[in-house]
Amino acid sequence: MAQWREQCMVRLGDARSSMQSLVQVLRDITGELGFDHCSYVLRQPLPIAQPAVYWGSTYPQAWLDRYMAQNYLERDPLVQNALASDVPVVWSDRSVERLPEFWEEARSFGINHGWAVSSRGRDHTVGLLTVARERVAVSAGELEQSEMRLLWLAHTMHGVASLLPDVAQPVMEPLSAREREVLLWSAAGKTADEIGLILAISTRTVTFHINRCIAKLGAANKTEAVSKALVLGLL
Amino acid sequence: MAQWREQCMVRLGDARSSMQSLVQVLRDITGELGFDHCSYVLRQPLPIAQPAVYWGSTYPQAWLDRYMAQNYLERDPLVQNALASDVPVVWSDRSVERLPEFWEEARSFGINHGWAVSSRGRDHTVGLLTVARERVAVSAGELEQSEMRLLWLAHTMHGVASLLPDVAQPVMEPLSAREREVLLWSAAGKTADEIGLILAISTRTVTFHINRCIAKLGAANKTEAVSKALVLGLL
DNA sequence: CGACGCCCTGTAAGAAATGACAGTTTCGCC
DNA sequence: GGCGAAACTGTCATTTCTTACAGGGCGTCG
Repeated sequence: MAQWREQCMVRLGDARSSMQSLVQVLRDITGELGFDHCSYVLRQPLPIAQPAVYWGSTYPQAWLDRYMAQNYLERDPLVQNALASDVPVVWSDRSVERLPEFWEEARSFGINHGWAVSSRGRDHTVGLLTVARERVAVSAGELEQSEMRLLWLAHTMHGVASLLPDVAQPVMEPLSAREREVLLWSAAGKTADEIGLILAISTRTVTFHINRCIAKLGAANKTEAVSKALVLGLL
Repeated sequence: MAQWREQCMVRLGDARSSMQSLVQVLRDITGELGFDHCSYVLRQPLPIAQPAVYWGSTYPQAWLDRYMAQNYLERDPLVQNALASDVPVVWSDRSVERLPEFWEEARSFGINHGWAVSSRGRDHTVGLLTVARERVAVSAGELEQSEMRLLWLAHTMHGVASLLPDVAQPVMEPLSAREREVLLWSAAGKTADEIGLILAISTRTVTFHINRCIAKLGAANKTEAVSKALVLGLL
């Protein structure tokens, strides 16, 4: 196992130029675990209303075309699960659940059995590793055998993919201690008056700090400033 | 390895009555991996200004007393790292870094070498598993050998601990689709007027939905409603 | 069909936030 | 001692939010 982990790190390190090259390596690694295809999706929390999504995949091109055409990225039950839960999902050709047409289409491209593992990062990015194959469902024994490796792979991919040039978040001027404090109480629903009482400063000074936060974070108002600070982990 | 994972799940499942009993099991498991002590900390995102923290530990009582007396929970570099990063930390008696008095005190209680692994959950809870021992630093070989197990343990503990009766989050009435939509645009910094234009509804209706969000989330105003919805993953 | 939930809309008054003006004080650093 | 960053304070006009009032339309489900 030791060598396996080491080798994975080296192989991924060599491919850290683009998401697609990383996914190619991932396909080789998961191929050795018995899967035909794999994909990796990384979702950033900003912009808040339309989060940025980066992905790479070795699924059949025809399926990918169909996937994009149907806008499945926003409806895919596996992606939904990754956003809502942390429990890995194993599916087989019997699965129907929500969105049956999605599963049916996937099967028509030979994607019958698979496994999805998600991970969460410091800055609230969410990563999703999926692997799939045409034949042979994932057995309980295989689950035992591979769960930790896939979890580790998902976790490691998350770290590597976050360093990709395209994916790196824009740097922003850091908040001062006071600014963070004032913004934190704002996030907790306190008004400028109340925060002034809590921190024993004038209302005017509270709004002054809040305005600096708004400027530094490139926000339109206090609400957006709080949102950005929260998802960036600044509070 | 398969048996190990299976056994861990059974042992943790038997102890799911309290954090302390879970940590006792965790100590047995990590003891077999060569460590003397372990602790687990779970931090919830709410309330925003003073997040709730749950923890269990098998470190010496004298050290725990000292730890609480010094309010190290809010200054401990390992906790700080867990909140800011996802990279496991291995430390030894040579480590000094920040807060040297903390490390020095820890050493005086026989906590010389250790390992800390953090994890993040769906609802933005952060978990931190630490293991430590008096003698023998963590070698590269041991790192290779145990990293995946500790990562899996941290991830699994996170799931089990989240189900503890004390830890479970209060249920709240779910937001309707429209409410979520309006709150999302608010989080993105749009005013009620702008959201009305975006969604082709009147300004009045926008504020109506926002008010429902505020009521459902038990918030004092829009800013807190957005904060809560964000950290609870409702957006 | 009636109850219920969700979505929608209006008016109006008071509270809070925003933006632009113009400063003083404190502290560490060179 | 000068210099810069951060914290701090003030007033004023305008915009936005919050809260309270009162109500209609639509679809589902029992």
